[in-house]
Parts: sequence; C-alpha cells; structure tokens
Amino acid sequence: MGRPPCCDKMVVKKGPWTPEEDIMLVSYVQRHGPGNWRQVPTNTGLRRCSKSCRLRWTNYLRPGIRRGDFTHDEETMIIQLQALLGNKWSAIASYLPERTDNDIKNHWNTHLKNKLRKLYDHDHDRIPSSSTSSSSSSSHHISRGQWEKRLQTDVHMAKQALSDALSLDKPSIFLDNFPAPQPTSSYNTSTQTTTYASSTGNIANLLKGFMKNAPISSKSSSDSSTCKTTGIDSSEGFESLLGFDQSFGSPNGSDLSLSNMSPKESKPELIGAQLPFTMFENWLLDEAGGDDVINQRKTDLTHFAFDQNPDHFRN
DNA sequence: AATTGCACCAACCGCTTCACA
DNA sequence: GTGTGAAGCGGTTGGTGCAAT
Repeated sequence: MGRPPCCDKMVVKKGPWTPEEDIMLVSYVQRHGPGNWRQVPTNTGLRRCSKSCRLRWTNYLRPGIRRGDFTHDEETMIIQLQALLGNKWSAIASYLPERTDNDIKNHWNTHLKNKLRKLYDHDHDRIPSSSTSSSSSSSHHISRGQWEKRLQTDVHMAKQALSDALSLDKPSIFLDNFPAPQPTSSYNTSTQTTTYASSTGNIANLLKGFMKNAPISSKSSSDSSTCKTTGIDSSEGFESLLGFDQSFGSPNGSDLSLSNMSPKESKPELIGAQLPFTMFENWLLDEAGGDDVINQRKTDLTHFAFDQNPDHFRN
C-alpha cells in the first residue's frame, strides 16, 4: 500500500498561481514564518497542495531572490560548479544565494547546456572518428582518445584546484571567488524575521502587479529575457566565458578563476570566512578512502602549485 | 493574417532523505 | 530498530509568448 497523497487531489487547485493566492501565502508566511507547510492550505484557505505552497514560496515569493538576467559571472560559476558537482542544483544554488535551484536548473537546461553542447560538437566535428585512423590529420586535429583524455584532465585539474582551495592554511583563489555555501531551500530561520521585514522586492512587485490587476508571474518578461540580451551566442564568446581554449592548447576547462568577478558578485562579506567541510570536501574525500589517504591527499594538495599552468587563471 | 516551431520557465510529479515518536 | 509524515530534491511537463514561414 502506497503512501497516501499529501492532499486531496480532487480538491487542490493546480496551475499558475494568481496574485490573490500569492498574497494570501505571503501574508501567512509573514505572520507565521515558513515551515509547517501542511497547515498552510488549511490556515489560509488556499486550495493548494502544501507542497505547491512550499514550492511557490521557495522559488518565487521568498525574499532575497533575484530574478531575471544571469550575469556572466553567475553563468561562469554555474558552469564550473556543475562540472564539479553534477546536477546538484541545490548545492550549486547554495553558492548563489540570490538564485533558486529551480532557476539555475532551468537556466542550465535552456541556455548553458546547449551552449556547451555546441561547443563540444564543434570540437567533435574536428575529431576524426575512431574508425577512421587519423594518421594524416592536421596539426590542430586531435584523436578521439586524446580529446577524451583532455576532458578527464580538465575534471582532474578542477578537482585539484578545488582541493587546494579547501586547504585551510593557504590563501585560496577558490575561496576568493566562491563564497561559502549558503542554505537555500531550508530557509535560514535565524534571520528570517529581519528578512521578512525587508522582503520588499518580491512582495512589492507582487502587490504592484496585483494593483494593476495583471498577472505578475507569467513571464515577468522583462526578467526572463535573460540570455536574449546577455547570452553568448557564438562558441567563441562561450570560450571566453569558460576560459576554454578551444584548440585545447591547455586544459582550461578546469579554470576556476573568476578574477573578473566584481566585488558585489563575489559577496565580500563571505570571503575569507573559514569554510566548514562542505559537500565539496566530502565529495573529494569520499573518493579517497581511508584517513591516511585523505591526509596524504590534503598534504599533496597543499603543495599543488597553481602556477604550473598560468593559463588556468587567465581571463 | 494564420500557422508552425521553438524557447523559456513556472509548476508538478515522484523519489529520497530527514526527523521524530 | 522501525514506521510514518514532512521536507527536500531533481527530472519532467505544459502553458505562454515570440519569431519564422
């Protein structure tokens, strides 16, 4: 016997939220705080699944969410974090506190993934197929094996750079560019009171839209035009975004430098904060095995020299 | 002007993890 | 240790708007 549904599917409303519903939810959360979502439909009269309420709050109404255009720096961070973490959107979102995991996921799926694919397809086109020997290939052609090896190297270098960043007794380029992860969906209740008081952005917009009697959610279009204005269309532009050298002269896919990141974007209040062992460390060290191996790896990583290949930190 | 195809993104679904009795 | 409900998470879907034909 399966788990009973979280709510009566015959009664709950589905589909886009109306401004009225948003206001009901916002006012409830302002009074009671987020959490206990099960009670929200009952207490607010909203004919919505508790899950839907939580999602609406987390992904849209929650204060502190920045919507609209992803900056170049944000895109760079997402790409690099995705390469490191995979599709762990909540983990990635923890490094971009103003963005929701859903937003990042959508942006990745609709923009960044396609750009990466184009980039790699472009390179694939220049790679002789494995069945046809590349004995006569020109100098800028590399074999499929070489290409795959370089990809592996990219990932390896990224891991090394990251590990170095996690070395606590050494200044870290990584730390300067990636702020400590922040809790995302699990809303930080210790700060919520003040945050509610200043939850001007989303709620003000919400009310503005409500006053105009215009749906606010549907495409806050000016917001969602994201890459139409800022997107990098050419693979050449995307190279610069990634720091890739498309000719694979060096494995720049591991470039963790975000030196062009503005102070605002790098969230200076977080820089230098001692990182607790996070999922990054766990992820790295999980692979290592026993404590001896871990300690050895940390020692090794401490001596990893970033200037082995200055290209890694080129803009 | 009508139709079609595509991009975008909010919201949903179902599985997993967490917390607690 | 086990069962149960709540919350978290990632993949997917469906509605909307816009551009191309």
